[in-house]
Amino acid sequence: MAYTISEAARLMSVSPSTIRYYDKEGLLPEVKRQNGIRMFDEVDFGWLRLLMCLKKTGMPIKRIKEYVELSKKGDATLLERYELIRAQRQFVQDQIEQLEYYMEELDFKDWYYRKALEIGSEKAIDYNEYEQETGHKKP
Amino acid sequence: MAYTISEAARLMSVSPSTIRYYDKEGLLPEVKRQNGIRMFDEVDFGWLRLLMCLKKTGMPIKRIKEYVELSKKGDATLLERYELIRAQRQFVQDQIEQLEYYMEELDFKDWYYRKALEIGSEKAIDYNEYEQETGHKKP
DNA sequence: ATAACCCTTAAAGTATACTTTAAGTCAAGG
DNA sequence: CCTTGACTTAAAGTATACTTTAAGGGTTAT
Repeated sequence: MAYTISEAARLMSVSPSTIRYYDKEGLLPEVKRQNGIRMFDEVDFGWLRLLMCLKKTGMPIKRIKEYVELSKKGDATLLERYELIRAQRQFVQDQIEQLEYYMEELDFKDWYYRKALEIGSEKAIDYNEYEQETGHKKP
Repeated sequence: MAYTISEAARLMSVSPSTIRYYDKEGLLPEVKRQNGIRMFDEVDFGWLRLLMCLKKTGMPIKRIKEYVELSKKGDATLLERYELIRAQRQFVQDQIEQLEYYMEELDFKDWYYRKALEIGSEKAIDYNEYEQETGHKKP
């Protein structure tokens, strides 16, 4: 099955112009055309899914393009691509850890406002109660 | 203790001009000055830490400013601020889940390239082996 | 006192990632 | 036949978050 750009866009939850932009930037190798019109098949959706994965995990478009260029060169670049994926994996792990760290700060703020709303004011909050009540350290 | 902008910047791992930009945008209430020069005390560092937390968890500067404005209005805005923090907590949780989802895709790619390097080519990879070898589903 | 060095501002510049616009092509339906 | 609607391109525009530049001020060391 092959899809037009607007169908592909809908399936990937992005706009058609975004896909055109990705294509123009060389992030989508091998998009076939019928009468000049892009037709997206399963291979293209594979690329789109990987593209979204890398994008959503914070990889800049330039770097994704590097990965695509490496892929086009075939087996000679397997190690380079492996290392790029490993680096991205590490990057995602670091991001998750960072978010979990900041979540503690938001948990404290959550407690803080619950307490303030209970008392009716934030001026009289006793921070020591946070550790006592939640067992968590104040960040 | 009070610090100059470059000391504060070093302590927060940002550039002095970034802090000036935040100040100009109204993200730092109550920064005192000596002879026109900003002096950062513990209260300011509290704001800077919260600012970094919200920024690093993806809140746009405009929204952070809204939060700061609400804070300046005092106890009358406690509920609004509570809801803003709750929304950000949810947002962070969603982000973590999304990253964990994409991590599975990267785990598959990791396996894929290990396998390809082992065989010497990516052409002969049998995807069925992924589930057999790792116990994880192919994403 | 004069150079070094840190601070100040406003305004312009940069980077990234789209998004919109303008002008045009092509196939299908009334 | 011609209008409708989806596609095409190149180029310009937008949003966000800084970063850099230019011009200047005040304290300290030589």
